Parts: sequence; structure tokens; C-alpha cells
Amino acid sequence: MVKVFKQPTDRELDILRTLWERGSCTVRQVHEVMGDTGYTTTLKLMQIMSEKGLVVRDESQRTHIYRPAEDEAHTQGQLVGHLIDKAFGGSAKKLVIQALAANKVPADELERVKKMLEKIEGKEK
Amino acid sequence: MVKVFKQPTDRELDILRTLWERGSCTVRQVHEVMGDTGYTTTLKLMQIMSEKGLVVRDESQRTHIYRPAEDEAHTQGQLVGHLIDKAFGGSAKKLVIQALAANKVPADELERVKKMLEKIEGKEK
DNA sequence: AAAAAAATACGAAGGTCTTCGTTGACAATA
DNA sequence: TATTGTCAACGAAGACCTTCGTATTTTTTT
Repeated sequence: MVKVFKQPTDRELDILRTLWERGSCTVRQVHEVMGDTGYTTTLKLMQIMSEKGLVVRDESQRTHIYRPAEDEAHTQGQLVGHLIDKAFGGSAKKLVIQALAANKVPADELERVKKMLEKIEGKEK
Repeated sequence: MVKVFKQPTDRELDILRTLWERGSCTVRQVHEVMGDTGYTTTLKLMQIMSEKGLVVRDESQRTHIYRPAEDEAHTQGQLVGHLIDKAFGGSAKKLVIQALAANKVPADELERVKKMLEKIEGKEK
């Protein structure tokens, strides 16, 4: 009976971003932020997210209220960890360098961060 | 006729990692690295990746040779960019901080990087 | 030459994701 | 009260993903 981390899909993240920002929302509130998506689509997504345990639903009123089940940083951490595993062969350093480089961080700063991470990665082993 | 970036799935990344590391491979070589997966499963995945343009296949010999279509850094860049959009509301800074924090980077170093990124993000706007 | 092994191709099953139409309950308004 | 609007529930369709069994061809081994 291990609690398995259900990786949110892209669509689910669209919803979670709104929930993280506003704390709690009705389906309609989320729906209004979601560009094209039809109302029932948003509803269905949120219902499924509730089944999955990605969000918590208060059904005490006719209009249900949804909250994120995990806080933003926690979920982001798991997603980053997953990407590091799948795309960067487990090296967080590579991911950070990649993200920094794409952000036009000056070469000398980049080198500094790289050195720092190498020192830390060395300690882990 | 726009070239659309086909996001590799997790399974496809398992294969790409091997291809990036070795440059080019037969199905069997990849298969041997892929834990449990049956041979025909690996084959099928690679065939589909070829259709999608994720890999390039040399069919001049009976035993086909596969190469990655895009280099590692390029694909990694797109994946990180996608994650930044979907999970970090577009802020590369947040992602970097998140990844550094999970790596037990000392608080003062973290603060330094944060400041640096803020300066840069400021310039972008 | 016959048998075994290795390779590709194909199709189909079972699963998940996303979308939407429809229904039925309840609420607000004319 | 009758109509109109709002909401949750449900089911089903279509797309994609992963897996694997089977068939066919070619190569290697005996």
C-alpha cells in the first residue's frame, strides 16, 4: 500500500497552476482561466484529479471547492526530479547548467555554478 | 508545414539516453540496456520514434542502425523549457532554485544565484 | 541442406488522456 | 409557477502509448 506519486499531466498542471495561485477555486473559476477548454472538460479533469488525489474537493456546498493536495514546491520538486532522471541521466548539475545557459547567464557565472555543483556532487558519492 | 516538436515520452527518453551515449545503436544494443522490456517492444518503440522523426534509421543493412535525430542538449533544452512553462509558470529562476535546493546547495550560494537570476530576469523585460 | 537464431513488420489488446454531449438536480428569476 | 441558468455526473468517442504474440525473411550454425 505504497503511496505512489501520480505524475500530473500537462493538462492537469494547467489546472494546478491556477489552484496554487488562488488557493482554492470552483470549477467555473478555473474554467475561466483555461482559454478554449469547454466547461465540462474542465469539470471532468478536476473530477479525475480528485479521484487521483491530486486535488482535494469540498462537497459540502452544491458548488464544490477544489484545493491542491500538494503544495507547489513539492510537486515541482517531483517533476524536476523526474525530468532529471529521464532526460539528464540523473545529473541535476546538467539540468541546472542547461537552464542557466538558456537564460543568458554570463559564462563566468556559469562556470562558478558549475564548479560549485561539482563540489557538491562529489560529496554525495 | 511547421516542424512541430514531438515531445518524447518517458519510454522514448529511455531509448534516447542510450542513443545519445553511444551515438548509434542497433535495436538489440538498446534492448540489452532496457531492463525488463521485451525485444519486440523495444523494436516497436524505435520504429515509431523513427516515424515521428525522433530518430534516424539507416536501413542499408539488414540490421538497421538508429541515431538520435536531435542532439542531447537540444532535446534537453526543449524539455526543460516545457517544464518551466507547465509547472513553473514560465519562471526559469524558480526551476533553477528548486533544483539547487534539492541538491543541498548551501543557503548563501543559493542566495547568490537567486540574486544573479533576478538581475538577468529584470533585463529581459 | 536442415535447423536454429536473429531481425523486421504487423496487428491487436489494454491502458490512459482529453474532449464533449446529454441528463438530471437544484437555484434564481421573470 | 414557469422558465431559464448553473452545476455535477456519466458515458462514450478518438487519440495516443506500451506491450506482446505471430508471421516472414534472412543469416548463421550444425
